[in-house]
Amino acid sequence: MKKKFTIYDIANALNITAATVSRALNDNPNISKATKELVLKTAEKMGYEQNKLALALKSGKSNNVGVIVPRIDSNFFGSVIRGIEEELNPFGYHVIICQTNGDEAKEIANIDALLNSQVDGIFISTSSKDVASFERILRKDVPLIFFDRKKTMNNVSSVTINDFDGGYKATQHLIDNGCKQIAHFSGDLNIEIFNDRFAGYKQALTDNGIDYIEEYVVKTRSNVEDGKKAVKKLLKLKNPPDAIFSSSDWDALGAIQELRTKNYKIPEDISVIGFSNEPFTKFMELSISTVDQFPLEMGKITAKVFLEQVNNSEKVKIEKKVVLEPELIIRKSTKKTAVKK
Amino acid sequence: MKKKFTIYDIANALNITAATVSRALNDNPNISKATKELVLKTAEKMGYEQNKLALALKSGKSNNVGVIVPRIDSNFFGSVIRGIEEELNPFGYHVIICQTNGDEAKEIANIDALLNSQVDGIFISTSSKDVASFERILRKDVPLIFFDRKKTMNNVSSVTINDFDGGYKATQHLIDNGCKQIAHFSGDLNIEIFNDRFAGYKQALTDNGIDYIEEYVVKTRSNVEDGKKAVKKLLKLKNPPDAIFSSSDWDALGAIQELRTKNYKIPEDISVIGFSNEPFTKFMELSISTVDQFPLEMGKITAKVFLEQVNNSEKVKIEKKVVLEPELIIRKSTKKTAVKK
DNA sequence: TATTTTTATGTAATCGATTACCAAAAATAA
DNA sequence: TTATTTTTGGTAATCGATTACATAAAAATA
Repeated sequence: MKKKFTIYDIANALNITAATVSRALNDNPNISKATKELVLKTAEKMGYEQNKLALALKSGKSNNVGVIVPRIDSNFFGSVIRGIEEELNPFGYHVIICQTNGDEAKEIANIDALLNSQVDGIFISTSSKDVASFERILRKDVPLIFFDRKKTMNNVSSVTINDFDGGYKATQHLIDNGCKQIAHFSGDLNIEIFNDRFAGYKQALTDNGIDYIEEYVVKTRSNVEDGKKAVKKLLKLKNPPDAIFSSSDWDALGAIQELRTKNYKIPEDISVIGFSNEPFTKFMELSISTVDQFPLEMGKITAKVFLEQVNNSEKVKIEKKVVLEPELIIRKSTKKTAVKK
Repeated sequence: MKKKFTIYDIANALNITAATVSRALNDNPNISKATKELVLKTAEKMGYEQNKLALALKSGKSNNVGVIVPRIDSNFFGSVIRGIEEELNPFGYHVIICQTNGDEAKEIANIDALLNSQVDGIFISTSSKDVASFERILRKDVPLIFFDRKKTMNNVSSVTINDFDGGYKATQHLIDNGCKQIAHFSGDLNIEIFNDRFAGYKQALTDNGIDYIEEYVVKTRSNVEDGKKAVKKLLKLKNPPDAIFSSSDWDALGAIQELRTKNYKIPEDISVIGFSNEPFTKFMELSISTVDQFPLEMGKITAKVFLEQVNNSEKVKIEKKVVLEPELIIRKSTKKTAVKK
């Protein structure tokens, strides 16, 4: 049960004041070499370590940032957070993570908690319909950055991928492969990313003179079970689709599993393409085509945008909207002539 | 550029003192109902929010815990962290994450930083050979809990799985399937988990009267490439193995990919079993047998052990060594008679 | 030697909240 | 009415560090 030492303990030991100790420890020029070395040596000997909490209170900078995500145990969010942490750590920032499980109330509670603990910035992949809590962040002058799942707001930076393009490219790829009856698994269309992917899908259809058929669009929730259910529903139509563009790899996986138990050939009978490039899509025997979102990059860029913002001394608010271009990854589930990737 | 309000602002506005405001805000009984309501209303109106930093400095409790892992973008660590966060969040704790990439220096730096920022506990999956930095944590009376990759230390709690049993079970399973020349991909044997898995492997061989052959053991680093290389090496032996127990799913995947390009039949020619139950092992066409480590559980238990520790008012140090039993998951890569799972 | 400048250190306020201790004011008892 | 108790709220210290300001001592200059 050792006590922790403070600069006052050092000061007492040396019969000087805490101010002098602080100066010695901080390379302040107004101090004699002798005293400085003495303090440094004593600090070392006593095992002194700076209390960052006191510093944070004094300076108003906690050197912590908060990251709010639906969940961390997905490859996508894990990679984004990895990128953020790697980029920010060298600058002395630490990352506090909060999970919402997609629950708006939990998101708001997390924002409150982060603000209370005086984080220097909040990065969020939002599940909220409302922007009220974000306005609270801005009112407190805490930098706010959206990544992936954003809300469109003035004076707020965001780092996203072009989900419209992703949806467009995936759909166009299916069309290029000769598919004409293309179904879509959409996520919750209240969330911008899913809405954008859906819009890209529709636009690609239109641009290719293909009619948009409402019953080809099934709402799913990014899990294997929903993918299976969705396929069952589609196969009951008088005119079942010859391709599926899923807004999530998990639904795509479920779809493929279901189709195989029913002896459909993929991609010959039905092509399937997912979204996100989760690791499993690559390793499956029937590898799944998908759209890469570059999560590690997204995290790093989010961190960089934040650093720019805090290092910006101007009064002018920086608003930076970074949009990454997604990349189509073609694998066996859509490639009618077998190919390795 | 709105300013943040403090209890002093509220006090000024009402012509009372900060002490009274604090009492009102904290349900202190020594205050009249009228004043209390007035303060509460004014606080609400001004948008007052408590500065947790000031509270933390005063109380010596930051309500943050630090979690140190090699990386967060793996399903295993992501799940552990998810478990920790879910369990601790209801108690007002936040999780600060640090990545080491397996680098000991970075691990030490992270420990220092976490101690300085006055975390209330440190949970670590260590990559260190040395225990010096852990002793520093203990000297400061900060609860320390190891999970998964531990160091054996007195007075320190840990939550791990029985890696010896995992290794034993996997090997025994291969033997039960008729395999007699069983190779092993070991990780870095300086890390306890890998050493234990290796020991379990050897013990299973011994118990079944099978000779341990040194050239069947290849050191790998948990990635696809190393798995491929290791297989190439093994196939060059005059007496190549008929089964592989890999200490990591990633190496197992690499092995399978390499074996298939060489037209080996799995599991008929060579059986392969991995370790960790990464999601991709389940979804592959040739699903991979593996050993589940229950990472979500591990995280939750780690959090619970921590809570017990901080809520323990006794002077006696709690030392709790929780060892989870791993579960063998048999899939196609080792099941000679085809089976669905 | 006297005066100015420089150097080194001390004093005290500050960041925002909590709380032990004390003192009016109000309520109750005599 | 006076004495006593209870209620309510103020005063000031505290957590640990930084820093503007003041000042004594030392060094430089006249």
